[in-house]
Amino acid sequence: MKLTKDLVAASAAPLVLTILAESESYGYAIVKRVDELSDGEIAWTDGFLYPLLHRLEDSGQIASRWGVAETGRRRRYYAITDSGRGELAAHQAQWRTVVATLRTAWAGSGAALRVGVTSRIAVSSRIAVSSRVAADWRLA
Amino acid sequence: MKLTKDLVAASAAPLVLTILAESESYGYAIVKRVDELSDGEIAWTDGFLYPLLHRLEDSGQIASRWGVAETGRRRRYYAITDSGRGELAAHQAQWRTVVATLRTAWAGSGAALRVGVTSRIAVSSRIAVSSRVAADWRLA
DNA sequence: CCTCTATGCCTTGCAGTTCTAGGTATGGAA
DNA sequence: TTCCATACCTAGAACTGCAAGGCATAGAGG
Repeated sequence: MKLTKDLVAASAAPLVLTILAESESYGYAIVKRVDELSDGEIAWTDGFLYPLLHRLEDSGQIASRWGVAETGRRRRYYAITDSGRGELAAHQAQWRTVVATLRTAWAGSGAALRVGVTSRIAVSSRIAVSSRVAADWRLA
Repeated sequence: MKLTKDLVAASAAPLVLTILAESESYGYAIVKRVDELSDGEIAWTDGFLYPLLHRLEDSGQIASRWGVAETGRRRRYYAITDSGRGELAAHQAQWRTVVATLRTAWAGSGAALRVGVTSRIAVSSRIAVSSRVAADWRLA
């Protein structure tokens, strides 16, 4: 699926900060990680990521150090800063706001997708409880 | 809360299409509706909306007609087209993809927010089943 | 030893977009 | 008469993003 560039742009910084909040990482690996997390749907080029990393570093949200991989290659490792953690929290709040708005708007009618997980616990030999946690996305 | 312009840009077209999918509307009212839907968090200026409407019309996703309100004012009413409905569905699929990715990434640890609804049904005088449908947002 | 692939990092320029700041007009209320 | 809310529109300065290029090397396979 082709994603609009606006959506890619909007999710870029939050994704990078999230990945670096997990653990220190470097450019090439971040691209791979995003590919993984998105199941191949979000495909960044390195030419997209590097300038973003530089911008985030310039604004103090992440910090870098040069290192050498076990393989002998040189890598620039990035780590999130406290300021970056704050920004990440702000991004999350903003996404919640916008997603809540879209969800409200889309709550019109006609279910488009339901994603969920069902679990089942036997209370006794004759009675079981089935629980489902689900998110509904509806078409207007 | 201040929203990043990327996030505003990414949600703009989907929001307009969604609103017009509900019913025909016009510029001024769309701005108000977005304010309403977002609980005041998404504040568009008219200078932001009009060019967007023109772009959507140019690309055939919406169509306009001039009309006169009960109040006597002239208004340009917009309606969604079939092509627009298709685009809207595409936007929804894209948002699902990106939101799913972010949710996966944020599923690390430390619950940040849980929103949900709980319902309870008595199966008999001694047994009740409580169900909860919830969405979890976690900080990494 | 040579070549190819994967890994790894970086920058520039110009085509494109975008929002700020401005303009126009009018119904109704004070 | 004035002011506010309603209602629409656009020019162009300012920004920006990304395609395309460049550089370097480890390891595999021949």
